Amino acid sequence: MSTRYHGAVISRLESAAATRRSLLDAAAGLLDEGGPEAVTLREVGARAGVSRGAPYRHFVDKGDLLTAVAAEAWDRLADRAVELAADPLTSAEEKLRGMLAGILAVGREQPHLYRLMHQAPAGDEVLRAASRSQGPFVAVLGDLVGKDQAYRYGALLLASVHGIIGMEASGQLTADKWHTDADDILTLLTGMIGDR
Amino acid sequence: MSTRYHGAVISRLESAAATRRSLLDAAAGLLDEGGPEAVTLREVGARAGVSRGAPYRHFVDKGDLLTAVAAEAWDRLADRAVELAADPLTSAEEKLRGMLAGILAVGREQPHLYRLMHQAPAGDEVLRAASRSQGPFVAVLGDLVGKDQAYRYGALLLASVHGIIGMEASGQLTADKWHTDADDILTLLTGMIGDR
DNA sequence: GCGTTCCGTTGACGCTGTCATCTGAACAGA
DNA sequence: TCTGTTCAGATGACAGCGTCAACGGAACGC
Repeated sequence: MSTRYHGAVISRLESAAATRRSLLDAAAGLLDEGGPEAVTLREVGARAGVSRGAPYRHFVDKGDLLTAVAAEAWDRLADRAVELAADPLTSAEEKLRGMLAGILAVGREQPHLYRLMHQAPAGDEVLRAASRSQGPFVAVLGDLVGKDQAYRYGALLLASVHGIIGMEASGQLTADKWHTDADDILTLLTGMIGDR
Repeated sequence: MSTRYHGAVISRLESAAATRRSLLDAAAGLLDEGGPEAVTLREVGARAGVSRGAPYRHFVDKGDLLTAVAAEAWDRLADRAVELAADPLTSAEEKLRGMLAGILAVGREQPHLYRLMHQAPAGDEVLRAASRSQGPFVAVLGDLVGKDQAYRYGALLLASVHGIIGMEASGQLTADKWHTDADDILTLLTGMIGDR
């Protein structure tokens, strides 16, 4: 006799994978809804339908679980970048805007997840997932500013977007203080780059 | 009979202020040395020479204590900016470089403190201290790009520096991946601004 | 059918932030 | 000088946390 999961009869291996999936989803959900301090292993277990000790069968500790959540988020972003770069119908400018918009969206709609993704120091798992989006990103920039300058401008753009999100999240980048906003700053910067 | 502090006889009011000072220094020191998880109220109290409950006579809770630490750090940065802006001997470019270097120094030498300073959402105390450096910063930029564009370029520069520090701290901005570094990116950006 | 593997549960431990309570010294006023 | 008040600080207690050791049981290979 095998175990049941969502009504389906599955093997032990599949059951363990399903539990791991549930734990990741539970942790990500709690992070989104209540911030880092809402993510307790007890609550993660409860939401995933298991006990407080179950996570230790899939992750070495709480930090390892959170690292996996961050790595998955980076992977989604990388998937989007790869997909965008491969689309033959969109122009290089549109591809670049789409990639930056993807990062901005995470920062605004899932600020706690975004912070987790940039927590220092990032583990190998996270760094590898984050690096996967670099290829398409630099390639698109190469079409715009030339291959030899693509890395410099790519790092500048990425850092700027990251900084804008951070200042926005902490309440330091407000329209009444700076007479500008995130989109205006990015337009200014991309315009400066386009002039090259 | 009055209390003694560092060998000097002082009033009760002075004693309380000295304790508050010690608590802030202890918290900042623990944060620098061991990161956020090293800052426990018990350890803060011990290092300040008081008990674990003493902080509650000066701060409403642990978060309030950390907020005060962050506000003091912002105040030091603002002091430096004001001082730099008032110096008649340095050029506008040197003033700008000095201000940016001050931010970069905190991010590199006290990364945990830097993260705390940008923790969301920033309280009023922090936002006020952070805003105090905005005046001199925008004024210097006004000398370089014109008053009407100072805010836009100021926000862009600040966001970029913030992003560079964040990516550097999380290990994402490395020379072997991007064929560039923080100083090169900032040179590129300030060069682009200078061309206006 | 049997022994092994391994996912999940449970009790326990130390550590944390926080609160209620208590103590004692510095103060204001007579 | 005596007295009552104020308040910084100490301490016991509590719930919640991450983590681990021990245990149970179902799925597996043979």
